Parts: sequence; C-alpha cells; structure tokens
Amino acid sequence: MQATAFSPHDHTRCISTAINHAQGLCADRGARLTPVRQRVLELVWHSHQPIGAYELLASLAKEGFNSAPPTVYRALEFLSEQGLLHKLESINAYVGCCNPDTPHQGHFLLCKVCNQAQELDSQHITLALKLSAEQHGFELQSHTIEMVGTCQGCLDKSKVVEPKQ
Amino acid sequence: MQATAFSPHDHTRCISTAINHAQGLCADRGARLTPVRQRVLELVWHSHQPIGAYELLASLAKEGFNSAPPTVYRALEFLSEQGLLHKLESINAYVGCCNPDTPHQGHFLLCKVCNQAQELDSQHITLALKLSAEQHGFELQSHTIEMVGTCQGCLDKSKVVEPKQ
DNA sequence: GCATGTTATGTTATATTATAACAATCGTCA
DNA sequence: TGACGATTGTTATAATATAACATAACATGC
Repeated sequence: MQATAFSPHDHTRCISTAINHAQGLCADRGARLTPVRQRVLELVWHSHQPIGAYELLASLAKEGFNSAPPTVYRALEFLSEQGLLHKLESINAYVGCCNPDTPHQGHFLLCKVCNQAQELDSQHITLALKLSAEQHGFELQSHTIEMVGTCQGCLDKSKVVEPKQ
Repeated sequence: MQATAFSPHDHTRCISTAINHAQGLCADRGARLTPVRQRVLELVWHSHQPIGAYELLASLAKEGFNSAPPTVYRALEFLSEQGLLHKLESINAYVGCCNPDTPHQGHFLLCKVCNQAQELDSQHITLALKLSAEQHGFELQSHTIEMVGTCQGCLDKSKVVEPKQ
C-alpha cells in the first residue's frame, strides 16, 4: 500500500482512482453504486481528512440530495460492506479505503495537526495481533487499530518554524 | 499483567483490589477520589464487561446520586486521567484498568459472546506500532487497539455444545 | 408488457452518546 | 475567615446513530 496522505501528491488522481475502482468492483459484484452512494464516496475522498456523517449530510443537502440521517448512514453502511471505506472509531469519522479489493480492516495513522489519516497494512502489526490473540486462546474476528500523533510533514513544518521563535 | 477476565476467578477481589489501589494512588497524588468518583469506579468494576456512561448514570440515580450526564462524564474523565479506567472506542464503553500505576493505553480483547474485555499490554504490539510509526516518520502519541472475537471460555463452551446438535 | 419479490430510498421520530455554560457548594490554606 | 480553586448541580443542547414504516425503483420470470 502506498502512503500518500501525508506527502504532497495529485489528489485528483486519488479521487478518480477510487471512484473508478469502486465502479469496477461494484459492477463485478453486482452491487449497485447508486448516485447517492457514489456521491458519498466522492465526498469521503474529497481529502485524506476523515469526515463525519453529518458533515457528509450537509454536503448532500447543498447538492439537492435527500438529507435525512438514514440516507448517509445507509450509504456509509453499503460502502463499508463493499470495503470502500473505513470508520475511524476514535473520532467517529470515515475515510476512503485505498485497497478495497480484499476484505480487511486497516491500521491507521491519524495526524492531529493536519487531521489527515493514512491507512497502513502492516504485517508486523497483523502478526503481533495474531500472536497476542493466540496466546490467550482468543479467536480474532476484527480489530480497530488507530495511532494518533504527528505526521512527518507536520513535524517538518514545526521544525522549520521553531528557530525563528 | 494477569489475564483474568476470561477465566473463572474471585471477582470480588478484582473489585477490592482496584478500589484499594485507586484510593492509595489518589492519596499519593493528592487527587480526590470523591464518593461519586469512587462509586463510578466500583460500578465500572462490577464486572469485566465494559459499561456505558448512561448505564452508569442509571445506577447512580437508583442509589440517590445526582444523575445528570455531566456527573458521570466528569467522573469518567477524572478516572481516565488518573489511569483508573479506559474507554473502548469501538463500543463507547468503559472498563477498569488493572494496572493504573503507570500511564499507558492498553490493548484490548473484546469477546462478542460474553461481552467481557481483557486488557493486555503486549510488547509485540507496542513494538509493531512503534516500528510502523517510525517507518512513516510519524510521531506516535496515543493509540486505540481493540481486538474483537471470541474468548477461550466461550469457544470451549460452544465446542461442548456442538456434538449434541 | 406486467405481476411479483427484492432492493433502495423517503420520511418521521427517537435513541444514544457527549458537552457547553453558568450557578452553587465545598475544601483548603494563607 | 475569606479568598481561591476544585467539585458538583442544573439546564440545555450538540453530536452521533438507528427504528420503523411508507414509497419507489429495479430485476426477473412469465
């Protein structure tokens, strides 16, 4: 998995790739990526900052979509089932999945400075979780792994500024 | 850290140990473990099942404590600051901390059958998180690690029952 | 085509979780 | 004792999420 969220990149490509990917994947699966579902996915991909359900709802409302909570929660549920996005439990917000082909739950880095999230798929973490579960005879079914801190870009910026103070 | 939640044990000892521990620790720190704070901690320790804020509130109300939401959220905030409990973000519920002496965020096993939580402090997981963060130049400050599945006790029970079917 | 079942959406209401804001009280210690 | 900070009381509301039922769109066999 590429780590792009915290580095400069052409984000329009992130969006178009994600949407194309989603369209192909839903077509293959016979899942219906309806207008509201696709629009929610686009809005989630608007940036690498996880977005809340009610913020999505406000955007949908501005664009003339139906704007009662179930609309957005249903879309989020569908997209989540299709592996097209993830929920970040510690902040109740949603972020696009970079790698929706295979079902998985990611590991996330959340920068509290720029509020962006980067999904990882660390084999080290996966293995460590597996080992811990096994040690306790625990049958692991799902997990939530969210790491909060400061990303390299924001660290670099703060280092540049400090000497001036 | 002992793993007791998923094994038969004398839970009254868990409670009394936790409360004694909390009292000593708060005394040492000059923090005030007031009646409502201690009662909330006792209620959280009532079992190894994480408990929600409003469930705590209902119990407090029955016992004649003030029962507006800020009461319980303030107590939870205090207890959390003192490291006496943890919040499980994926289920919005709170569970007592077995090891409140040193500030930490635990790693949790949540059994979806018996709804109990066991805190771990796995060095494997800690190291894997650290490595992943470092690889991305990310300065890690906090984390949420929650593993959901079925505990050994519940697995054993289901195995005993299956042959009868 | 069209009846029929299934999936998706609309709509209203409400549940659940959490915090803001300000007043009153309690503890402590100079 | 009085003044300050910490704690609690109180009211209101914010933020997040779901229940329940009605309607509409779609797919499929006939």
